[in-house]
Amino acid sequence: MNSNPRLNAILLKIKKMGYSLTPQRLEIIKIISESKSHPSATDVYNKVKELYPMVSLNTVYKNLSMLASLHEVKEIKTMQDSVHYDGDISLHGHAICEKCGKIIDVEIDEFDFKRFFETKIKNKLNENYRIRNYGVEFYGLCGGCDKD
Amino acid sequence: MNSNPRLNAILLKIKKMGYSLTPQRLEIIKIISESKSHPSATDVYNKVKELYPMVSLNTVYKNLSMLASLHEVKEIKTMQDSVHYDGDISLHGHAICEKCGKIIDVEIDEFDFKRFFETKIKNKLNENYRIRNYGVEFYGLCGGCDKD
DNA sequence: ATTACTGCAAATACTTTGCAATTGT
DNA sequence: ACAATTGCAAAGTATTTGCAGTAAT
Repeated sequence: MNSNPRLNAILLKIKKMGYSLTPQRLEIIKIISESKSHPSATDVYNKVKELYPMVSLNTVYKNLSMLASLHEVKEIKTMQDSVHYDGDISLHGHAICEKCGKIIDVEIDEFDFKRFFETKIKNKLNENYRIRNYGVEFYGLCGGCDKD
Repeated sequence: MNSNPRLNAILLKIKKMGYSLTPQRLEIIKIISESKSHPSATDVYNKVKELYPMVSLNTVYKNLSMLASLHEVKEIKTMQDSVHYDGDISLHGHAICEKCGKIIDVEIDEFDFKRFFETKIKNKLNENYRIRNYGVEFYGLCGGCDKD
């Protein structure tokens, strides 16, 4: 195998689900599982092109959507433009700069959040609402943009 | 004046900022400040048309964007389609159904959240990051869709 | 009178679809 | 060999832009 646990987990699920593994797909998975910059589909596309110049944007979209439907990447909708993808599916929040659009991770302790959720929020939801994913965003101005 | 405090607050800010108040604008503000259903721009457009059949979708977009930039409505990006607007700018979360797209409010106690934020999250952020808005989303299946 | 707002049409941006050719298993 | 995936082109949606005419203060 290799040393990236996210990559391995995704490849395993791909195999388990009976999907095939093309070079383009592998490269897309590598990029998204290693990236810390929450790239858009176009960002990923430009990276894949370095290795496979013939790849189409469409292929990137299809693969990222597939990974999202498998819950192996998280989609982030910002206020300003396209969807961004996050290969880190662990619990964490995002601080999104309203000016430059940069997205940075905000560490959220899983234990703390779960306790907050269980004690303060869960009972506000309809009993049979089945939660599958959380999103916690902070909108504002990052250090760089706050100066202006 | 009238009995809708959100409406009054928005009208006051409009005036303070020196914007003018057209009938279409007033109607858009009325709709968004009274609605509890998190409508999209097109939803609002269809409602405005009942009173002003000649209104353009463009006008609706412009007004909703203006209100968002004034922080008088909140934009909600769902996973599936267009932006939805929320005239309730008080602290609360949204549960978004991944199947039918329905958005329901989730009550979050301001005191509890602020304490959680202050003690557990704030110190994870860069010191000079200026937060202006929060977003808390729960993605999953609503009662109706969970049956299928 | 001046400035902002509206409505129309066209443009742009992002994402999806249809399909023939190709590739992975 | 078979089914899934790719790349291309075209279509679809959501949103924005430019601008002349109109309305608000």
